[in-house]
Amino acid sequence: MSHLRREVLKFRRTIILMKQRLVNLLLPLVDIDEKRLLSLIEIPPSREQGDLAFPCFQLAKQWRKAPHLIAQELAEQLNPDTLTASGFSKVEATGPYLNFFFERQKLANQLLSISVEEQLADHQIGANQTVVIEYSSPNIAKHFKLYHIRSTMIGQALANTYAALGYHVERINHLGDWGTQFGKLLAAYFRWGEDEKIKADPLTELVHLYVKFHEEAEKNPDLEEEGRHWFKRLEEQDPEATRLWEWFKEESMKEFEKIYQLLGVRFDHYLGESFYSSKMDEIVALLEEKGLLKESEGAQVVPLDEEQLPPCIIKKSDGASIYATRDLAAAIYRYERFKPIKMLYVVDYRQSLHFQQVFAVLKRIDPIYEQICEHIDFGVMKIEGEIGSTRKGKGLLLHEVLNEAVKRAEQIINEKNPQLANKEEVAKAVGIGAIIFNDLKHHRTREVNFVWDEAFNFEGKTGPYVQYTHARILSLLRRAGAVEVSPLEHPLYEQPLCWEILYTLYRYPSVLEETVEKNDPSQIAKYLLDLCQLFNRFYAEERIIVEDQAETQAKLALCQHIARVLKHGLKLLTIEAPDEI
RNA sequence: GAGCCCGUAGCUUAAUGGAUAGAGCAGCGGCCUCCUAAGCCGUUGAUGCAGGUUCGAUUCCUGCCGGGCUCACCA
Repeated sequence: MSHLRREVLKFRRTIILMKQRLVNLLLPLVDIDEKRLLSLIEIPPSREQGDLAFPCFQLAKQWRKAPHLIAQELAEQLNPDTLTASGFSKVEATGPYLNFFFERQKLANQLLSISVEEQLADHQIGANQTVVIEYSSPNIAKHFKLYHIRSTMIGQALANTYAALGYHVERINHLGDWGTQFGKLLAAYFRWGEDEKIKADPLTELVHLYVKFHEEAEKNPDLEEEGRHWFKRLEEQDPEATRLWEWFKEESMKEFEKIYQLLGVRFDHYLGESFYSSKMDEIVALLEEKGLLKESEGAQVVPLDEEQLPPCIIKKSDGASIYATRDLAAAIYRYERFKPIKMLYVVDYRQSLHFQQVFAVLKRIDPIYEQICEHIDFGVMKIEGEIGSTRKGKGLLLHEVLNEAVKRAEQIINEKNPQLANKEEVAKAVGIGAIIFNDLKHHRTREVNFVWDEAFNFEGKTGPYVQYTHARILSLLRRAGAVEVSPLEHPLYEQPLCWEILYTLYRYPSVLEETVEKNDPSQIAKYLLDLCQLFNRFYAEERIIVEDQAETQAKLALCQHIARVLKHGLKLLTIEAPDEI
């Protein structure tokens, strides 16, 4: 093993490895167990203070001594040679904190000489583990609405991030293609449907029929019964009902595919609810065998008194299945087929009670489900403050919003960079990127209020800002003509702003780890914004291409790495990073 | 009524119980004879209310006020 290679390994694993090193240094000096000690290590608010910190408050209590005195004592006790051997240049006591500094030049050199993928290669926490993620899951016979973007993009970004950390990922689109709603649609079709109109504009006409059904049902309650009846016939594989259902599904898929293509979203499996319709009897038999099923008001239910939840309905009084039954079948199917360590459901928070019930039933079938099932709930999307209802046929269409965003991007390009070669392509990347980023930058559980002017804003904390920063760096690299940027140690890297950037780059893998820990892609979005802001400040303060060759190299190596991380991060969010914008 | 979630600046928001509560938008004032001004710098401005736990609370607990969601044959 070469000297350089060993040095690379010394730092590669990012902050997490360095924290462990720090713990090893402190362990002989304090009487705190290793795990606890590790959890106490924190990152100081500014790099001026240090790169890692150990707060001495806990010890103060134990030792009955002022924390700032303890920090001073510990600083003196730490051997400088041992520090150096662990990659630290010095330690300082600042008030009650013991602050550690990395060997910055060396670390910088080593970090910049590896690619993002190499850095992540040491961080494959998911190797040999499978994660199943269910997301997007639109209902057929309805348009793909703007609010569907939440489940779709959160799920896709999570899938990408899990994959980047070495997990094997199964992406499932749990299409809403079964249930009483299709009975209602069939009932409406037989009453008012016209094939010509449906052929002309399938989804619009089907939604029209569905809305009409609900309007009429308010006046004539018998219609509800008619809808349930048609669903029952569909479940019994009535040929006419099945033929129509297949037709409606096919037309829906055509539209969904167009949207997914635009967004860059893909799935490993399209396993809609209908896929499990044949497994209903199995589920009922299984629950019966376990003695979980009870009759209540004519329906078959699993009581969940222990969890203080309402009972979970398995079979309706007319014998038809219900969505909980299909979710049970889906969970069992997924577990048996993929043997995952996690099964995630990216569905908005209004369904949290439903998932609590389903998970509680699964737990009774096999306790393993409690460990692996997780509802990744997210806040619903409001449009200009309002929540749309599909039953009334409201809500913005996603493809209309995307088209508008691309149009806006085109205008801005014509204004700011009219010479750009592939305007159309870039406008698409920027417009759609703006919409996706605007959604993903919000913390998962927050409600997102879609406001046109904010979503189409291309300045500040936006996707285009990140894309712009990326393009700016590539422009620098082109101008310098430096394709091969060779790594070197340089005092520049110790300057506060440069070091802050390097430290941020060094943290990247831990940001991905946090993203999958919290199942929250906004961690990546926020990180990218921070990185951009740092770079843009650097760019404003310093000339990158200068007389001094070594300095130019040092700066370009830094810039190049920033660009790579930006591109990598955007890709995880399913956003393109054009070379020029 | 019960359960769950949320109240941070005019607006949108950040902060594993820790150091000076960090940004963006909007406003005001600066910065392109020089590498993409979709940028940068400066400036005004915030933890709903009352208690409690703690060396330390935006964060944890209790109550109140305000908002959202859900509560058996829809998904």
